[in-house]
Amino acid sequence: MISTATESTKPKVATRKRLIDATARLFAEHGYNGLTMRSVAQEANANLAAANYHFGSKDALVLEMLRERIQPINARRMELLNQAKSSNPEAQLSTFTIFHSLIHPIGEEISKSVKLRSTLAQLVARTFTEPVKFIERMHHKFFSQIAEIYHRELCLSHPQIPSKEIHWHLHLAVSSMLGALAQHRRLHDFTQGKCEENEVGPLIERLIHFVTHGFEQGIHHKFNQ
Amino acid sequence: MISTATESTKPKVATRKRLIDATARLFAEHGYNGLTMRSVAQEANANLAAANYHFGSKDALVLEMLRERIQPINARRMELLNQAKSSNPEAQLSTFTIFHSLIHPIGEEISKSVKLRSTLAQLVARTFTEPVKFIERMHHKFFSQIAEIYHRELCLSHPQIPSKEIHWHLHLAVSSMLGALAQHRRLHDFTQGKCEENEVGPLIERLIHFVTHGFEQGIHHKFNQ
DNA sequence: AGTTTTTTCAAACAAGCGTTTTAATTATTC
DNA sequence: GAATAATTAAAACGCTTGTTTGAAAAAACT
Repeated sequence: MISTATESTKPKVATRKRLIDATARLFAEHGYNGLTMRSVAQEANANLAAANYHFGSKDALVLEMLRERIQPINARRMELLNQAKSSNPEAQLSTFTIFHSLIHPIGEEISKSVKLRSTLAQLVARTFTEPVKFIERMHHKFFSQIAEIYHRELCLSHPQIPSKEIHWHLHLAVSSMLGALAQHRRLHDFTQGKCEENEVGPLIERLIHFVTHGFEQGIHHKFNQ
Repeated sequence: MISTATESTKPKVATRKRLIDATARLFAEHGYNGLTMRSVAQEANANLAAANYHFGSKDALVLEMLRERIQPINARRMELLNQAKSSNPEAQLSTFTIFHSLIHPIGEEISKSVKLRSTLAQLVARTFTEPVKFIERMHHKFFSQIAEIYHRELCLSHPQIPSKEIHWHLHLAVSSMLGALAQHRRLHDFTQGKCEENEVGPLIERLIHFVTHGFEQGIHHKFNQ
């Protein structure tokens, strides 16, 4: 059977987890096409056939890994958002509060992962540039719902702004977040050693303010058409 | 010989150009690993061995393609920047002017490419997420100099702001630009059909204001640490 | 215990990869 | 027009890929 009883019987049942972790590392570093079943097996100290046995195919393996990594972040986002709404049910949420709930959860996970020498930032960023069809479908499945929720919340907070303008600037805000995450590991090179990669907290804090101000000033700017 | 005389003799001398164009399309769509010499040959209506004959290797082919696509954009950036500086040699450049010179040139090229059903936005974005070593070196070579120039210019415009803070926020601005370009083709899906992909001009205009405001407000915000 | 299910392992499969080779074809030059 | 260089073309070269196979080992269950 697949994982009967208490699951915490012995360390040997961890093969599946080791495969997922290895997949996360290698996918983040080399992308979908650069990740091979052999490299996963080696990284996980498992046999070549193990991944196919546990997951059926390379596609299924990567999808399951992405699901396990992304779902907790989205859950935390909804948690923060609902928490802010329920603490003051009548009032509108501030732009800062909304973007804080969007960005802070992933910042937290990245902070953890940096301490563990992991690479969550690259992993998430990669899901947005990988061209493989099924990953695009996955992306749509995981993120389109979130995008809709945030668009609705921002419209409520800015009732005088056209929906399309909110769409455009939310797109810019999300793109900025993803770009910053994707480029994060280049921060050291980009700044010629002045900023260090492990300073995740300060960077996330600045990112939240950056998109908040960009969004607020942007939607109030009068664009000629 | 390689392209003697007038060059415009017959359409047949265009094999090399067809290979470059095909490489650009396929690299943008499938990334480095997803691009194969066979797919390039087919897309360019050329023989499999043609690319190796003209460029020597897959690496050299992709690097040459990137060089030809990116160099004109950087040249235009320097042109706009120097133009703004010389039109008022004593005064400081505004943040808007600086970011306009950074973003507008690539926006222009993307507008052209969208009209030609090309994919420059994805192409540039991909150079920032591809993990292949030599592409990272290329990136460093093409962009680190540009980054240094813009950092110096922003420091001159904001003499009271610490250099490190400028570094951080320039990093955010550049990341936003790249993220917006990378995500551009998802704009339609992301907004559920409300915004169209061919509206490049308005998006670029909003992007320039977005990063200008995010940068200006961000550097003046007092971060606790 | 014995039996059955689950998991591991080594080996092999066909398909696709970048590159090279050799010959045929085209263009250029004298 | 003959000779030389440049380009195209087809085939094959090792090598790596994802996946499958069948037997051995481990674990679970009655």
